[in-house]
Amino acid sequence: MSASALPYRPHNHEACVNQALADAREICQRQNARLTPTRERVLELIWQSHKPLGAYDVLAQLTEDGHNAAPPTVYRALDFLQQHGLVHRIASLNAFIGCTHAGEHHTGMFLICRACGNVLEMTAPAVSESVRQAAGAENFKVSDVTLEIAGLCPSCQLEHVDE
Amino acid sequence: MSASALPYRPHNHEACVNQALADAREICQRQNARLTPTRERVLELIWQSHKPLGAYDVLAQLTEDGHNAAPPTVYRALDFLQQHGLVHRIASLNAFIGCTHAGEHHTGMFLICRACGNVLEMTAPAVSESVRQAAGAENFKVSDVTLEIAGLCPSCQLEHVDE
DNA sequence: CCCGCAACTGTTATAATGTTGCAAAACTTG
DNA sequence: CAAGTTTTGCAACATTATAACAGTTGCGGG
Ligand SMILES: [Zn+2]
Ligand SMILES: [Zn+2]
Ligand SMILES: [Zn+2]
Ligand SMILES: [Zn+2]
Repeated sequence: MSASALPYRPHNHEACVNQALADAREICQRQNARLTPTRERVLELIWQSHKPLGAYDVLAQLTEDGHNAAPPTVYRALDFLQQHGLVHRIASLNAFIGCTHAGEHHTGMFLICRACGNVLEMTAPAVSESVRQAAGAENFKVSDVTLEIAGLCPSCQLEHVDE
Repeated sequence: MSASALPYRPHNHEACVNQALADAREICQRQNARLTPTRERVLELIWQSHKPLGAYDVLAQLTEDGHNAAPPTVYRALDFLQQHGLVHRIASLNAFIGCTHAGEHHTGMFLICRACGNVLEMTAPAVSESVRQAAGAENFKVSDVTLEIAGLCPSCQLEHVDE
């Protein structure tokens, strides 16, 4: 599966999308899950960039497609995709982004650029470990970790010399 | 400032509230900020337990008080309280909770029990450090970290042997 | 004391995000 | 094909958050 192309660097993004869709098809097949046209289309829309997309943005684009969609259409597709580890929800933005580690067992950590809006999902075992440790110190049993980091990506730091 | 009483253990919670209010008054004074009656009341409501409270829950209670309040009243008070580090917003719950480290420079990390709803805010320098490190490895300039951990608190693990 | 500015509040309306419930349609399996 | 399951369409509704503007209050300088 894809060696991470950095979202905020120019790259052949069509390759990102194709890879993601191919991975998705394979994963769903393996899990006996039905990647229906609507679901696949929603995944494709989510992957149209490395910026998280709101549910209603997805809805608007489905409508442009001529698809007669209502909010539940989108939320159901997104639920499905989340369930199968194909997209993540970014709680601090109420938005969704394609998972760049689909299929792999991982805990997402997201670097969210406030200037360009791009998000990089990274896996950081050291972070996961220290989180687990800290929670363990309180005898807390972890089931889900939300780790979202807002700031400036390398590209945008050049322009925003202030702050 | 308060040595953390664990939220999910029985404790004299009135002391938590009083401490929080006293701290708030002092902090606002130092910062030349006006802790008006509405703001103080909202803070008190937020502190009524260690479970995060939604903005509209606060609103409902203000209304019970006889206060003729609308959503902006609450959101403005909450904005103020956040600005001055007196409450935190829990993004994964769309809810607010009193800060247990008001005044101290800290990065919050929240242990959210899915069973009892209580939230423990903890400071874990090791975690902050590893997050900073991981972000630094990508040349990302961190400005805000959202770290929310859902799971089971020690008390609730006893009952929920399953899962 | 009172004017004038700034901060705070009240009020109405509206935007943005997410859910429920039920019936019709599509697919799966025997 | 028939029965059962999953998925979709659709209408209504619930929850969370913001915009815009007018009124009020607190406070320092004439
Ligand atoms: Zn790409
Ligand atoms: Zn950027
Ligand atoms: Zn307490
Ligand atoms: Zn608990």
